[in-house]
Amino acid sequence: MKKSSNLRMTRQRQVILEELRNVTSHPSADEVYEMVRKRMPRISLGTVYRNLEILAECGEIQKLELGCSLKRFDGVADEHYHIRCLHCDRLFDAPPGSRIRISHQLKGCTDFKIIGHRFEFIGICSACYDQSLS
Amino acid sequence: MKKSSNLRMTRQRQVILEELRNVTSHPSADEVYEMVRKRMPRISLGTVYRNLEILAECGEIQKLELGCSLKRFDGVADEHYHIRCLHCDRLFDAPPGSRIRISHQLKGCTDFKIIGHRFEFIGICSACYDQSLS
DNA sequence: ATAGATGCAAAAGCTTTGCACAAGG
DNA sequence: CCTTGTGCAAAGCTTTTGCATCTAT
Repeated sequence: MKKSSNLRMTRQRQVILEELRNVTSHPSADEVYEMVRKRMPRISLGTVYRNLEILAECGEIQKLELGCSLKRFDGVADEHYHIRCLHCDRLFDAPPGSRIRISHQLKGCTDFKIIGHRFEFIGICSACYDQSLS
Repeated sequence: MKKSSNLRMTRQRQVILEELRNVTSHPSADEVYEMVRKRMPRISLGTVYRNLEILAECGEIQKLELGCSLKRFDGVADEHYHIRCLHCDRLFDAPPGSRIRISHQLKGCTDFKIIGHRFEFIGICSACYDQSLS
């Protein structure tokens, strides 16, 4: 755990983290549940949700909320870009060199057929920023 | 309607489109429902969902699926970037000059406190591409 | 010992869908 | 006319939550 807190490393949390680190498929919460269930048949879906949230919060994993309604999780916490297949909806890691570049610059770096991209800035608006000071 | 099809311009569809074009707030489906309901009290939520889907499909509006679980819609169909407030979750249009630039280059263009960004390529993977040819 | 975590089940969103009726072209 | 769209309600899915019990520290 990077963030200091009163978190406990329970067996459930440990197994969720291990399973997530063992794959590169960016599973959804339910898929993580299925993976973990093979090792801990009695784990509950609620526990998986709670732990994914906690692990993402303390920086152990990454929560991906791009481009589809159900969230997906990445065992690697470092920021890196992704490519989603429009057809099968699977999420892949983009080639390392693709950072800070835009779609057309990706040609030749991947066998993906690039259609476009989505980009979103994350920040705090002035209204909320001012509000947080008072 | 840009895409040729057997679509009809019903009053419901018309009003949904008008309401969406009258705001820049990127409302969710439910918010569109509330807006439209003021003019058509008997419209159903299902109709709103169906029409938003259809209007996005034929290019009249834009469906935004970035960074949060519920989808939001934009009356302007042209691609442009957005800034979401981490605090209030509202979605704003990014300044025009921000395109193709990355976060740190946005400094001075906006009073948003930029924390980071999300970027996703959209495409078709080779497996699906091959499959679509057979 | 005790705050934090779990399992279970119920509830709470958001979204989709089946169906009979209505209405646009 | 005849196909597409609508309203209503029910169902579907993902996610959250309340609570009694359990457990890591």
